[in-house]
Amino acid sequence: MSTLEKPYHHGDLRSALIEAAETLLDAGGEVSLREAARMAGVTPTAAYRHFADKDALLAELAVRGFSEFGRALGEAAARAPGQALVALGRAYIRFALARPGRFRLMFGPMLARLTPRHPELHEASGRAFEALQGAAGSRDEALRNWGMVHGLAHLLLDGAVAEEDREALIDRLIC
Amino acid sequence: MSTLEKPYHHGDLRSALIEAAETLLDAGGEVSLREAARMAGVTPTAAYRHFADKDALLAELAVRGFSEFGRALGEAAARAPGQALVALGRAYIRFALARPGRFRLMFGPMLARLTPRHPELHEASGRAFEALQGAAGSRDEALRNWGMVHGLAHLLLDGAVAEEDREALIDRLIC
DNA sequence: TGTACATCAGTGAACGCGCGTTCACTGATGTAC
DNA sequence: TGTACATCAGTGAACGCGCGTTCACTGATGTAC
Repeated sequence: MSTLEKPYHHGDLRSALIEAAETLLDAGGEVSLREAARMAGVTPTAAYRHFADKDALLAELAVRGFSEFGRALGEAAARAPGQALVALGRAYIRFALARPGRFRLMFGPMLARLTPRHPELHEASGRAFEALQGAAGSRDEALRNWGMVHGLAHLLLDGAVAEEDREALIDRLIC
Repeated sequence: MSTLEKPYHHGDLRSALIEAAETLLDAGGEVSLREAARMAGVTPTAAYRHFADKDALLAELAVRGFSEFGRALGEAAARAPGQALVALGRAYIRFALARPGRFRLMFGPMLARLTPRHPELHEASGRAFEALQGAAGSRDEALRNWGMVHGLAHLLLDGAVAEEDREALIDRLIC
């Protein structure tokens, strides 16, 4: 595979690296800076022009993940004014199934590792978590709902619950 | 650190490796065969006397995890005959918090990777999952309950829900 | 309009690391006669 | 009871791998005069 002479113009490499890393992430493997660079057709060193280190890339992925997540949830709630909570729950699980790697990065152990050194991520996750904790009447009820959709997402993602028709299951359980 | 001349008698190394790996697992890091061997005071090669490869060690950890998990749940249910479902749910979350690494191994993506080549694990996980799916009245209701405790366990484990008193939270939410 | 020069995004080689795994081996244990 | 020998759990050195990261560098871009 040969690198084009000038594959990226004016900061496009940054986006290309992010896109490559997102592909890697949702393909279920580990994200590696070298592999992302490879996919972008560029030397590993080049990535350091755009990110301080690997964690900076991951933090960026997580921030973008939260923003996409927030948008998806907002749209779902807007589309079903009468039953926002149900729409939110379903959208939550659908996001996890559609973007498994991002979901794991955003809600998994990596978050706690990344968060102290990346304020934008701290802020993005904090906003999302607060919104989710306040989504139902009482905080406890919100936590129960959040727990349920979060757990179902994980169980489906990890194959603990085998289901032929996931969409139907989601619609049936979240109602 | 010096190795004792004869640190293990008659198959004890196997147990020592498992114990070391479990420690590693619940300490939150990756399990490495080399590190487990190091902790057991033995050369990496020695592990191959007792396990075909690293996956075999992991599969054994998962099988043991399911057995400990099953025991904990059974005891909890027996201790509270009137409200078995509540006791089960609380025990589920407590297990996850007490044995985070094992919990992640048992319910995470590793399971699907390990399961095809390790029939005992397939059987152990299958039994556990069936029990959990049948724990409530209807299958759907059981899935909702399972999802909720599974999700709350993950949210607490990953620090998404910050709570000073986790025990109180568990008792309050699962009732 | 043309030339000198600073900027800056990339290259290529190299580093040290820990990993899983293989190999030929050694030395103690326990059995057969 | 003592000796020959097979078994077997461990050692030590080595392999190839992919990783994150650093370094000195090159060559194109764009600006100042």
